[in-house]
Amino acid sequence: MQERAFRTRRVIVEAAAETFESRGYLGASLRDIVTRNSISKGALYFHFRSKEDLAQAIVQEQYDLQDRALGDLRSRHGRAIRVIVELSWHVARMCREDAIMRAGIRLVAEHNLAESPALQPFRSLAGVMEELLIEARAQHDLLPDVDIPSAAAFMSAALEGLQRACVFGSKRGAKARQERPSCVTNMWRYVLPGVVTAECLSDMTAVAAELGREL
Amino acid sequence: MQERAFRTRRVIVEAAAETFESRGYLGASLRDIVTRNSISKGALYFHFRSKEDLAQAIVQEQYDLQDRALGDLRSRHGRAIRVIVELSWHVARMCREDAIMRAGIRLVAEHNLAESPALQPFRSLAGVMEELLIEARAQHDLLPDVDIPSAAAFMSAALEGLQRACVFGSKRGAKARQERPSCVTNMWRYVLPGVVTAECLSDMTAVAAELGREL
Amino acid sequence: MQERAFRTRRVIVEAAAETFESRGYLGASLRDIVTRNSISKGALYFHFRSKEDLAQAIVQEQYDLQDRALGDLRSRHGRAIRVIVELSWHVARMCREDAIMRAGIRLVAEHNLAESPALQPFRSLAGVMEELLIEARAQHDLLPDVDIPSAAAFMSAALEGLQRACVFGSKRGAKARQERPSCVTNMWRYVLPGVVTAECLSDMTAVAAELGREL
Amino acid sequence: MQERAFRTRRVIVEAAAETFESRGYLGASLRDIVTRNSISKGALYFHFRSKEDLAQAIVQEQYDLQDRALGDLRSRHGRAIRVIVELSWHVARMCREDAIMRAGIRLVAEHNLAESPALQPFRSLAGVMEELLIEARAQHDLLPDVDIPSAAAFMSAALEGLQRACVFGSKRGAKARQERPSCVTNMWRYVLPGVVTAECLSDMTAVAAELGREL
DNA sequence: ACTGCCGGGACGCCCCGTTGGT
DNA sequence: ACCAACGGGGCGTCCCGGCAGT
Repeated sequence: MQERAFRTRRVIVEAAAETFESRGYLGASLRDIVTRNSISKGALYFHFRSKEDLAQAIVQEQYDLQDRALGDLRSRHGRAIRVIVELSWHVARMCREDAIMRAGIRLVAEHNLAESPALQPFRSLAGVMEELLIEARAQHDLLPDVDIPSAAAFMSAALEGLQRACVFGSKRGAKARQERPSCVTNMWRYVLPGVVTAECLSDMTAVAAELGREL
Repeated sequence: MQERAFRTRRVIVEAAAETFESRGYLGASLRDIVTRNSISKGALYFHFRSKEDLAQAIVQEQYDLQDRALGDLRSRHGRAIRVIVELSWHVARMCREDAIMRAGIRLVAEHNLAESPALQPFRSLAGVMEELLIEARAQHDLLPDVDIPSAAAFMSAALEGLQRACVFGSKRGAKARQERPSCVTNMWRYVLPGVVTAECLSDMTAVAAELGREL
Repeated sequence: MQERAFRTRRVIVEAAAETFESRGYLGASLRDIVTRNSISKGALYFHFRSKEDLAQAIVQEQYDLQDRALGDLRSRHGRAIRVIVELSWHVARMCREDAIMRAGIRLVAEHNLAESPALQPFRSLAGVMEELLIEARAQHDLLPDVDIPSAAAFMSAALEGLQRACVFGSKRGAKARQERPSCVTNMWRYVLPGVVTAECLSDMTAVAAELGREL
Repeated sequence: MQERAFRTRRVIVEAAAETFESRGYLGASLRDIVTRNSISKGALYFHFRSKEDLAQAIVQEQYDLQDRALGDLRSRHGRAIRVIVELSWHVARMCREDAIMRAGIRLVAEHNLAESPALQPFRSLAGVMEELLIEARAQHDLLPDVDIPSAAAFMSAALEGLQRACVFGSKRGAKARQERPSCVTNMWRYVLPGVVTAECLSDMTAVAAELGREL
């Protein structure tokens, strides 16, 4: 019966994601989650030990999604700057399309301010950024006066802000998400000139054009 | 007896701000708020009709703070770009120093994702940005290919992100706030080159140096 | 300043009566009472030591009204049966016209079931009835097999029931009160034949006709 | 596991009935009800959505009890007058013996004066009375000058009054209930002569004697 | 093995009846 | 006569374990 159990678990996670996304961790009652897709309370507590546990599972899935995307991009592109830009696009797209992604973002945003166990929200993205920027410097793509730690901190925080703006930009998320598909593209348009060399910038503009985006 | 009532109200608002800041709206129980500074439940109920009302009062104070800062800067500086940059510094400093500011930020960040009445978080800042950018263009400080709406959207979202990062950057806010005092300065270092003319940039760098900051 | 104090007290009592009448003792909050006629809480607590005290004052007024009516009728009519019948008419009319009367009825009806101090609702009316029936027997108006205590108990309880039916007969009292002006008259039509002699009955019918009522 | 749930529900209803009976709707706190028989708040919340819901359930049971009694008597006795009299006895007995009956009476008495949804207290009894009186007239048991609607109104209100007197006759109901077991019998002694024919009256007296009652 | 009904306490917010300082 | 403040619950309801069934 593993197969059925697996499907049940999936249903629970998705129902929970939708509820957490719109109500937040504390605002989402298990009753809401359970009622939404005719799950039983028993089923929920069979698969997850607690509400906290359920939330962590969602965040874990979100992290896995991001990690997979990062790994994928790194294996396909040697140039670190390109990985950074495409990663941000990819994440932005997942934000628009995947409820679990959005739920995860909201959950970590709320949790770290409370006394949660160990879900570091910004740090992980900032860490990745830092690594990638170090590579980019080695590839001579960065302007000489860019300070890597501070640049990584800024970029990750700005991306977080954009994600949030993207996830719940206006009253009802769905409409807002359609309206601003290119908010991340906007970011790079204004930030890239202050960070990368002119040559790199024109290369990235070309890449963007290839992918149907305007930089 | 108005004077005492006024002081009591202040005490309540500040206690509430501290609690909302660290626990969020739903996570903060009125009991927490009341216990923190030996306020009585009755006093709270006398000054505020509900928890929601209390939260709105805090947000209102935060907005007033921002508006006052904006008005002040506009009256002192004619150059829109300078107002933008100094406003962001000012707000960042208030974030570090004023619990009400931080509480307000957190409250609007949480509320607009739920079905709250009418607290526009990003939009207001974005609106101000747009106005200032229009002025800046009239003052010939903007690069020709800057699209004002998208730039305003990006800048406001990024500032929001930085504020959030500033408010709950790590587990315990206090420490984190000390560690990254210049996160907003970082932002302008990388963004300004992509937005303003070279002349304006060097002017702003001079201003920053005057104020003891490095751009 | 006695005069103004007196008027204030009156306003309070009447506002309280309206509120108690429609919400009951526990259902009526002092805030309701106070808000209804722009009385201040301080004024209320100056004239009455507590909510209970306020309620008792209303009940006292109701009792005084009834006692006055009883004394008046006794002094005007020597025949006990007539006093009984006219008293019931009078009380019924006061129920329709005076909010304090209705409030008093509701308050004693509710209170004696809780652990209130000393407001006996039925007993007082039953006691009066018993006295009057004893007189009536002495005046040879009662049928021989009428047992005075049990008759008094029945009549007082029935009158209470009719009062209640009259006070809150239907959803909104006001309309209902208009609709059944003669509910008490109905009662005597069916009860009197079982209680008084044929001669007395015809006398009372004549009295009723004089007063414009039909028995 | 339905069986245990059923029993729990019963325990709750009975505990609630006892509390509502002695304290009234507003005076009875759920905590009182729960503490009385070591019920848990969760159990209560599982079976009833609210205090209001709980009260309605009790009233419903009371109505069912009355309806069942009425149906039973109608199926056993063809003569409408007999049904009326025996129904009143039966109801009076249930008042003495069944806490749910008493609680129900008190609850409807309190509620209809507030703005409750749809619990018609007097009307239902008045309606039944009217039907039965119509039958009685067809059976030639009624005196010719009896007006059925007004007689039904009076009888039902009087019975309500007696029930109330029976339920909370004095401070503590239990004692009072013992003292006046025959209050309803009293009623018919004085009312029947004004309503039914002499022949019918003597028949009913015989019936009462059979049942060990005196009319 | 897995699901679901039922039950268990713990607070949360609201608000209520009341009293001091003026 | 009153503004301001005080605690004490009330109801709702939430997050969660134990048993039954299948």
